[in-house]
Amino acid sequence: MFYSIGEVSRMFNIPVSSLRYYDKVGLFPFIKKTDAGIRQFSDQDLNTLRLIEYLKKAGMQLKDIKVFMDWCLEGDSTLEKRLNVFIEQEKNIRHKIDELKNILDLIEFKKWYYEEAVKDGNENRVKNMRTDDMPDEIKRFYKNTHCNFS
Amino acid sequence: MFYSIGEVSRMFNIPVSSLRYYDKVGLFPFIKKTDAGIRQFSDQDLNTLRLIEYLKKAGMQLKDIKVFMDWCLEGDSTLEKRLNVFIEQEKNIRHKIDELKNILDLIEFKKWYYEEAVKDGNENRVKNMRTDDMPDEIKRFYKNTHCNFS
DNA sequence: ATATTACATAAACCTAACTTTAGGTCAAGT
DNA sequence: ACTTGACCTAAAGTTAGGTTTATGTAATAT
Repeated sequence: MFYSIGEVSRMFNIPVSSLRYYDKVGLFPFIKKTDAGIRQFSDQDLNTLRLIEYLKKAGMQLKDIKVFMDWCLEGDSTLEKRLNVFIEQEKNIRHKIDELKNILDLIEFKKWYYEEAVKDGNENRVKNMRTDDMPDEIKRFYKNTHCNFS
Repeated sequence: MFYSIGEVSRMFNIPVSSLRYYDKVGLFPFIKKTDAGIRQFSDQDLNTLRLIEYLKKAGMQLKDIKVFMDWCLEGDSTLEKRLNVFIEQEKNIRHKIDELKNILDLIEFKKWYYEEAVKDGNENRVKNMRTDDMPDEIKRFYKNTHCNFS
């Protein structure tokens, strides 16, 4: 079963131009072409595309995805390198999640701050509020990022 | 109390060139300069920089940070817009966290997969293993991203 | 006096990941 | 016969977020 580039584009919601670009940088090493040069995506190629999407979401660059794929093609001698890719990825992603959770605290605080300000029609009260006077769940989140830009 | 661009660079571990770039795109609207044109960062400017770092980590682009700052300078008429920025940000960040957690599952699977393969010296056994034969904590994570590129 | 160091600007350069454009092939429908 | 639509390539253009380079000034150290 083969799929045209347009079909794949619709299935994955990825622009045709991006698919061609991925192919150009070597991310579809197995893709078949008709004599007229038309790409024919196999199920294998779709799985490759799924992997690309995953690794991109993980924050990997296309060239690193390419390197990983080349290692896969090289065979068992690269198994440890490939393991290390995922060990590193895990660290990176855990770190990113922690960072985002932290930022979420700030965002919660800002949301509370602006909800109060919108209620009042101005920032005066909330800007000068002491931590003690803030609701408990906000106190927890309080971050001293106050400057001219609230 | 004022800080030179070099001091700020060391304090925040941000290249001098980046600080100049942030200034260039308007992210330090209050910064003072000596008659000779030397930037003098005040504590207010450092707080602004802290905010920039936070919003960047949240995934905001510099131009959007600039827009937000401009709204802050415009006064109370922009309170709702500013609230909306953070409401949107919260959605974005929660979505990103969910996505990353999902990817973490795949990464856990891949790590297990390659640990087994490295033990064996090849992928044969693990590549053909049925889900039933995988350890329970891995079964949970199992994602069908198998293709030529494991 | 001169060399070094820290600062300045303007403009060119860089990378990633695409997108757009220009020009061409080819099969299907009218 | 011809138009339309889907595909192709190569090359240029785009955007974000910087960095680098060239050139210059000003205070400090030797």
